[in-house]
Amino acid sequence: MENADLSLFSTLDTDEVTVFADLILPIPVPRLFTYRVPRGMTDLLRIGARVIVPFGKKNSRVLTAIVAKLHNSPPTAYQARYISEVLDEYPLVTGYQLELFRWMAEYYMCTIGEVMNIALPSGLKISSQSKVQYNPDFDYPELLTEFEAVLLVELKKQPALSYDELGRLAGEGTNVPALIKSLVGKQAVIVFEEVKEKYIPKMVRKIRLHRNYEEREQLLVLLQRLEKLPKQQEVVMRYLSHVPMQRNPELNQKGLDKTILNQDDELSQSSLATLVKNQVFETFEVIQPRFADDHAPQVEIRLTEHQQRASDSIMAQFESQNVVLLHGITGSGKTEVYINLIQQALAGGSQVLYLLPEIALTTQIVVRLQRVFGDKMGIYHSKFSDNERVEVWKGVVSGRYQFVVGVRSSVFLPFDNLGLVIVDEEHETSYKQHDPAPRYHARDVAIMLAHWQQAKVLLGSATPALETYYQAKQGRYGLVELFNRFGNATLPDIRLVDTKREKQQKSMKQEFSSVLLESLGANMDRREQSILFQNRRGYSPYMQCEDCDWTAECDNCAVSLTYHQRDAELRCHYCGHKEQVPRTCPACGSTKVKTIGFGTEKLEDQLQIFFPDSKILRMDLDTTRAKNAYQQIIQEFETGGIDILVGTQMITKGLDFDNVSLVGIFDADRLIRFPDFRATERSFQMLTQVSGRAGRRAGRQGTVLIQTANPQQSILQKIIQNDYIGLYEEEIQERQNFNYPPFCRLIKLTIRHTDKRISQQAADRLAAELTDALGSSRVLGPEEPLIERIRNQFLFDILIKLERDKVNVKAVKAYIQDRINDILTDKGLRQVSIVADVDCL
DNA sequence: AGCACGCCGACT
DNA sequence: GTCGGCGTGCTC
Repeated sequence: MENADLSLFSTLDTDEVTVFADLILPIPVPRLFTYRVPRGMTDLLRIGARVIVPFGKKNSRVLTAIVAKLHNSPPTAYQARYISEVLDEYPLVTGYQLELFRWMAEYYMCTIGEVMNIALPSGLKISSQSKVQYNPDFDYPELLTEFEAVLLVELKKQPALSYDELGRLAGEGTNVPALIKSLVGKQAVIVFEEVKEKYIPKMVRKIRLHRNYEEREQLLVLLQRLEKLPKQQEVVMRYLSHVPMQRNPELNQKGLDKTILNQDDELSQSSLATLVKNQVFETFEVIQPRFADDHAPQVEIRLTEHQQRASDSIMAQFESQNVVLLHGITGSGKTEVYINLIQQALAGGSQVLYLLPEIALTTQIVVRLQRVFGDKMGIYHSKFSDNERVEVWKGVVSGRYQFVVGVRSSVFLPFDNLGLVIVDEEHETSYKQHDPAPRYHARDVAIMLAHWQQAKVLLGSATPALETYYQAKQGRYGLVELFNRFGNATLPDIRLVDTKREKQQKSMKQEFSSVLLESLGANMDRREQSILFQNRRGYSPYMQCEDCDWTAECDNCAVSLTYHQRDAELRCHYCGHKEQVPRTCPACGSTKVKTIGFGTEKLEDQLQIFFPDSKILRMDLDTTRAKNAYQQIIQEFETGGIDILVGTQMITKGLDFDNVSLVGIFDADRLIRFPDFRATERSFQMLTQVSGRAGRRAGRQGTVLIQTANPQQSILQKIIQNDYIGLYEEEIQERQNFNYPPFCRLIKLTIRHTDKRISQQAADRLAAELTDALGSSRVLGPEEPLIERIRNQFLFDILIKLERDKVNVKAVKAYIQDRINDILTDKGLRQVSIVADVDCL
C-alpha cells in the first residue's frame, strides 16, 4: 500500500499516475464514460465491479455503473469526474459477461447500456433517493410562513426524510416539491442524495438452547427443573420435537425459526420470552436465502431404453459438435434425458443453465427438477421478486448455485464455468425479446455464451424451429431423435372436423360442431378431462352494427375493440384502452349492435349452457393476471374435479395432465392463414403442442378434434400424421424459393411518428438510402404493418434480407445505424423513432 | 433514458 | 407580470 520508503526510490511509480475507468452506464448512449478513480480506490477497483457515479448537468443524477476498463490516459476533451463509491470488492460481472454485453450491443444494434439495464436485476442498480434534513445553520425564521414554521419544529426532531415521508408529515394534499423548493430557498433545509443498496437480505430470527443444555444430562436437569412450570416445559419439548438433538447435539447450533415455535398461542410467546431471559434459550439472526432449503431427497431417475440411447447419443455427438438438437415428440420424456445430462455435467464440476419459456417454467417441470436437485438449483423467473433474483445472481457468483433453471433473461447470469446449456422448447418465440432493447434471442445468445465458455448446448423440441432443423441437417448441429412416447403411451388420434359441412347440415351449435359436443359429453361421462383451445381472449373480437356496419375501434390504434363480457367493457388489446359498451350504435342509433367472432370467454359461456352441470375453467391473460393465478388454475384443474379447461396459447406449453383425453381446437384456419411467411411453421408447432396435451398416460389413446372449414389443407394433413419432417421439407423449399430464413438473415426497421406524413417521409428516405447501398432485392418496403397505428403512432416497416455468408453483416449493420442516425438528427424529421430488430420473428 | 434549459399560454 | 407546458440537446 502507501509505503513512504518505496516512494522515495520510485521515480514515477504507478501509484502516482492517475487512474481512469471506462464505465458502462445504464443509459441508451452508444459509448462508455470515463471517470477518475480517487487515489484510495485504485487498489480496490476491479473490472466488472459496480461503482456509483454522479451524472448529468449539475450532477443531477446518481447512477450505478460497471467498470469495463481501467487505464491511465486522461480524456482530452473534458475534465473527468470522480467515481464516488465502489460497491463490489470482487467483480459482480464476469469477463465473459462483459464480452457478452459488447457482442450483444453490436449484434442486436443497441447500446451496451441498454444491455446492462436488461441484464442486471434492478436490485443490483442503486437507488438514488433525495433526502431532506433540517439545516442546523438556519437563522432566518422570520422568512417562514406559519405552516412552514410549524413543520420545521417537527422536522428538527426527525432524521433525514425522503420526499414521501416529508409529504406524510406535512399532511395530505401538500405540494411537496414546491414546499421543499421554498424551504431550500430560505435555507431552512438541506437536500442530499442518499445512496443505498436496494437489495435487502432476508433476516430470520432464530432461537436455540443455551450451550449449557446441549449435554444430555444438563438437558434432563433442565426439564426436571421446569416440571413445576408446565408452559415453559412445553415450549422446550416443542423445540426438541423440531430439533432432535438427543440424537445429534450439533443440530442445536442451527437453531429453529422463532415463528415455528410460537405459531398459535400467545402464552407460549411469553413463556419463550421468560426462557430467553433466564438464558435457557438464546436468540440469533441469520441471513435466510429466499429459496427455502427443502431438503429434497435425491430422487433416482431411471431412463427407459430409448431415453438412455438418446442420452448416450447426445454425449457421443458432443464429442464433435457444440450444439445438438434433441428432436423428441411430445410426451417422449425429454425431461429425464435432460436430468441425466445435467447430473453428468454437474458431476464434472461445471455449471449448468436450463432455459425454459416463461410460462412453462411456472409449472410441474420445476417441481420435478426440484425433487431431483433440491436446493442446489436456482430458479430465475420474472414472477419472482427482485430480491430473489439478486439472491440467485449472487448465488451464482458465490458458487451456491451450480445449476439454474430460468427464463430468457437468465442468459445474463454471471456464469464463468458453464459446461452445459439446455434450451427446452427451443422453437418458442417467447425466447425473443420484443419490446425494450436489446431485442435478443435467448437461444442464440445461449449458443454464443456456451461457445465462449467451451460449453455444450442441447436444444430440445418436439417441433424444432425450421432454422434449427436446417442447421442440424446441414451438419452444423448434431441431431438426436426420439420417436417413442414415454411408457408406451400412444400419440393422440387427431381428427379434422369439417365445419363447412356441419354448417350446411345445420348441425353446428354456435361455435361447436356436433362431433365436438358429443365427444365432450362422452368424455365427461367417463370422468375424463378435456381441453379446448382458442387463441383469442375476450368474448368477441368485434362489435358491429347490423344496420350501418359501424364497428367499435380503438381511438389510439388501428384495431377493433374486443368485447369482454365479464367486465362489460370494450378493450383494446394493443394499448389497453377501455370503453363502455354502447347500448345503441353511435353512428346510426340502431339497437342492433351485435358481437362478431368468439374468444375464450364466449366459449366458456356457451359451454356452460350446453353442459349446465359441468365444471369449467378458463385460462388466458385475463384470468392469470394475479400473482399465483396460473398455478392455482393448474392445481384446480388437476385436483378440483374440473371437466373442461378453455384457454389460449398459454395452455399449449409444458402442461402435463394425466387425465386429459380430449383436446378441441377452434379456428385453426385463422392461425394457418395469418399473413406471415412463418404462419405454416407456427401453426404446425402450436397445433402439435396443444394436441400433445391429450392422452399422456399410457394405455389410453387421446383424441384431438380440429375444427376447420378446409380439411384438405396440406398442413392439417401433416399435423394429423405428426409429420414434422414432411412439413420441414415442404416449407424449407418455400423458404429457399422466396429467400427467407434460414437462407437469409432478417433485420426489421420500424419507423414511428404521431404524424403519418413524417413517419412515411422518414421511412421512404431510409428505404431509398438502403436500397441504394444494398440493392433492391435486399430491401423490402417501406410498408404499413398489419396494424398501422398503435398508441397514436403511425408505423412503417422496412425489411432487410441479408444472405448468409455473402454479406459482411457487421459492416451492413453499422451502415444502417449511420443512416438511422442521419435521419434522427435531421431537423425536418424530429422525434421520429426508428427501431432495429435483428433476427426478427 | 432523464434532466436542464429555453421559449410561449392561463393564473396568484 | 410569473408558473409551467413540453420541444431540444446533452450526458464523462
